[in-house]
Amino acid sequence: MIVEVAGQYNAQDVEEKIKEFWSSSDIYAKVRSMRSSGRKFFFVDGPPYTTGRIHLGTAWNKVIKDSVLRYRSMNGYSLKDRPGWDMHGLPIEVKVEEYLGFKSKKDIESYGVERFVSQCKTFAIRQKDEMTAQFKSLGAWMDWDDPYMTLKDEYLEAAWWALKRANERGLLDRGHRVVNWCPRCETAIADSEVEYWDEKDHSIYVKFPVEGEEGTYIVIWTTTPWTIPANIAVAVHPDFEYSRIRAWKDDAVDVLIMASDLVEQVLKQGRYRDYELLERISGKDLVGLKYRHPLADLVPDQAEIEHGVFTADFVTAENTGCVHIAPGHGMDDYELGMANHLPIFCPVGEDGRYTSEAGERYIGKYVRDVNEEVCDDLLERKLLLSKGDIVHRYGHCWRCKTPIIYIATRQWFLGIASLRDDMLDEIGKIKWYPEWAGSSRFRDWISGARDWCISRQRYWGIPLPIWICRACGSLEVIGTRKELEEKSGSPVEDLHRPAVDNVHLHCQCGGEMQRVPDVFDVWFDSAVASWATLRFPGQEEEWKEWWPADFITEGHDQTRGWFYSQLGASMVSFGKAPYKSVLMHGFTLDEQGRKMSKSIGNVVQPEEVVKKFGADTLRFYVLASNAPWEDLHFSWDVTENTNRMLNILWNAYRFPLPYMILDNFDASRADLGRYQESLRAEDRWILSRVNTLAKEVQESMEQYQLHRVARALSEFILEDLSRWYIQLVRPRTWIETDDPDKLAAYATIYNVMVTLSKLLSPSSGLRHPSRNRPYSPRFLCTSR
RNA sequence: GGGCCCGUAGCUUAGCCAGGUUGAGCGCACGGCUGAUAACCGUGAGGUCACGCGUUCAAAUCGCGUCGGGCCCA
Repeated sequence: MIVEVAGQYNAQDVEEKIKEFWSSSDIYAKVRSMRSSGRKFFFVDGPPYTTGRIHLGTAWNKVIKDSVLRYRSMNGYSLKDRPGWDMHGLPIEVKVEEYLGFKSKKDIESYGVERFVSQCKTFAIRQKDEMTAQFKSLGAWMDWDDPYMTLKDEYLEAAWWALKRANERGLLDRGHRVVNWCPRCETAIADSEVEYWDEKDHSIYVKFPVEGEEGTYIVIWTTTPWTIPANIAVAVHPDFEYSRIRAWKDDAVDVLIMASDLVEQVLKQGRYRDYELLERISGKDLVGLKYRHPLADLVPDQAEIEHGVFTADFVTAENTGCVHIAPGHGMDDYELGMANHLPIFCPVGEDGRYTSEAGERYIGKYVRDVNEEVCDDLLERKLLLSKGDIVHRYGHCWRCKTPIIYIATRQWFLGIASLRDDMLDEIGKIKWYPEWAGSSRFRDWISGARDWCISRQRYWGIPLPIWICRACGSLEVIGTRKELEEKSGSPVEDLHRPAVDNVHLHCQCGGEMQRVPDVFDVWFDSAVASWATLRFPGQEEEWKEWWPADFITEGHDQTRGWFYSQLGASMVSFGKAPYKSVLMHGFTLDEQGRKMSKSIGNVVQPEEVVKKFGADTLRFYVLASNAPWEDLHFSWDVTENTNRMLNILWNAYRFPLPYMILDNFDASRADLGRYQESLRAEDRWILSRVNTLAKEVQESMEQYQLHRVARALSEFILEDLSRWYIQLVRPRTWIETDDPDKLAAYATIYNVMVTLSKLLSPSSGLRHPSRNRPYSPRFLCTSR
């Protein structure tokens, strides 16, 4: 039956009615089950972190996903479309800490880990519920009633199982390594959790006294005076030329060693008046030179350690060309130290304060506070050549914004670096949209793959399922809850901390095994999503049927994030990539192409757009605006324009309704076969156009050229339908009798609208005519 | 400092891969319809195709470099 619709398009009204229809008739479930025998299409949702609010970027992300899924469903595919939620980790811990007014880990311990963890859980679930409602309001069809959640025990098992596999394959390693460390959160953090911005720091040149040559010094430069107490060596470039010079200033004469090209500049820094060249030496030939630690009298251990010069390729021709090496405080430094069997001296504790190893003068002091004191101590010993300031990019903890430090600690690692070549092979088999996302960007990133530090010294996360015997030190990695219960001999009520900390295993040696206290890096949570979505290892059948994923899509920041973490975890667990095709999408920026930030005040919330124009306008706008892989420059003007375009569609659809109703025209009389003789040229033309449009939509959709889909639709609606066809056909609708000329026009409009509504469905799921049941509700469920 | 992507009218963009008079929408100006009317339709003005160099008979399109923006890395 054909019914008339409101004269004015009211997005709130129409969308509300459609959502009501969807829920009262359980349309989502019906559609999915209708397709259950179709070819399988396994989509894995990159889980948004439960921050409580979606932003324009997450809205765009879900709209892309929804339109791809709708399209697949309409083409007969059986879908796996569980949405996911990333619910563990430092962001929530920090929020809860703030809420409870905590300053450090000690506060958490005294509050009680169990209470703290349960607060985190409550918080995460509440945020998830709020965000679910926001995603639903965008008209996104996913299995919202049964999402995967990283905090569920079945999900924890997926991570445990992966770690067990890693251990079986010899890819789990406990190592003493230098990591990014947040002294406030007192935990290691991943490279991807480090945020860089400009920071003012010291810039000092220090003279290291050469052994056996009184008055001779190697000159180094550093921005972190606090690492000087941990200095072990100096690195020079093997191919650079260095000079030994004698330099004069008012009160002293020094013999200095540094890169030849940098002499003038360094002497200027040290306010030397003049100098003479004594010798030119290649970097290689400096090797073997020994020096005394500048603060050997303050740091007792340093008096015992031999300090020398080594070559390294990472040395650049900047500052002095001689690099201060503290293997306990730098990645390169550490590697150089390991390669040359140097002591890994790290006199700094987890709280960022010096330990007793640093000597009485520094013990207990916070490292960054000690910079000034180290400079004074060097000056007192006449070893500070110059001191100034530098503004440079420095890393900070992404959550609490504390400047990070590098310290050597014992952590757990996944041996990803050894899988580098296999990963490169695998990504060649993946279909990338656009092609360069894989062949250039991701390939580059994988080529630099390093071992993955997966341990964090925190509370709200997946506990590492590693138990170590107190007596003999042997190690056991547990893969599932069942296995843990069997081996411990008691039921385990929760796989989170602290419950799991109290579970002990019996070692073969007779000793008691205890879990290592760490939790997983939160990136490891989402890394196992492809099988956790299928409830593996709990349910193996599903995994066999569906895995690996047919399609994933996320923003380009996920190159180093989820695209990578998933690949790494899957290579470790299964030796192959967990996804077959990837659409990399862009970022949402403001109209000028700047990042949206609270400080600039240019943030646009998706609900603002929905409130003003409705979800369909937002959907259509973000899809049509630009190619998915390019950054979207949000513009209110263009959004309004999109809305106008959809309004023209509404008007075009609405225009013939009163006439059709008067004439009792409905679906039963819309068969075009009955009007072959009466179809005019413009009728045949618009029917041909809409079929061509279908072909264009299909072809662009297959290539994930979502912007071409939307633009082709918009072009058709404005140009062909509104400007040409409707203008031409108007007089025919005014004919008062049952004239075949009029009926042919009705039938044409009817058929064009039906096809158009199907073509629009993936892009703007809420608005198009068939969803408002103008012609027939059956189109909701039928495929094209 | 390195990798990848982007830079076409005031704004948003098509064209670039396969070189051969830059095409559109918004906005602006003017006009039409008055049975889609707090709609719709038509006409017009507006562009050193970021900049420089090169390849070519010919470059928005290919190459090199510079500048600006984004993401990622150091």
